[in-house]
Amino acid sequence: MDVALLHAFVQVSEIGSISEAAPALGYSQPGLSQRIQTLERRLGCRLFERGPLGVRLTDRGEAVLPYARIMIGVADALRAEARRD
Amino acid sequence: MDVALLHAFVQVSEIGSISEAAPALGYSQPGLSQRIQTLERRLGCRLFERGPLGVRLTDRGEAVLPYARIMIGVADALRAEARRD
DNA sequence: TTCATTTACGAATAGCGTAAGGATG
DNA sequence: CATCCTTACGCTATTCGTAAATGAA
Repeated sequence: MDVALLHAFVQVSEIGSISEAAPALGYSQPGLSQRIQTLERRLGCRLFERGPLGVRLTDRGEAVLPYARIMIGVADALRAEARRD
Repeated sequence: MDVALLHAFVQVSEIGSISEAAPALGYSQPGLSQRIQTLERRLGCRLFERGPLGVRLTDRGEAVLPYARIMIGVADALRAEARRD
């Protein structure tokens, strides 16, 4: 479970579009699409419904989202703790 | 920030030995040693003091440990949420 | 010498970008 | 046909195990 994948997930869910989120995350559009697929494969469930106007969270995606946000927050705190003087 | 790395970190800290923790995690001993080094490099701090009788947490390692445990717990909850019916 | 970790190195794997493909309005 | 997302493919970087090296008691 890589926090970078969760970060991509959260960003895409907020923007509602892979192609739009990609540059914001520093990825190419297909690269980000692959990342989302990797996350879905690892979790064993579909997080987004795809459409020609972007993506939308599935119910499962909605359920997972808050946990992803918590993971990102704790990861930040962990890193901060590691670098404290 | 990969939760698998944190899992290795916690396990090694509990067992107090890389060589002993390795089989429990399904890794070779050098493989686990490399994993710990990878985590330390990514966090930018040393987590263990190495000795000829095993390893011991540094102060920084002690500080990071509870966050690692939280990460693992939240990751489990996230996965459970993803697979719920 | 024994038991611990690290380093070296080669093979397999994963990650990412470019280019092409498919689908929908 | 314009705009999404996906697939294909190649290259690079990461990962992990085996073997050799290092260090301390």
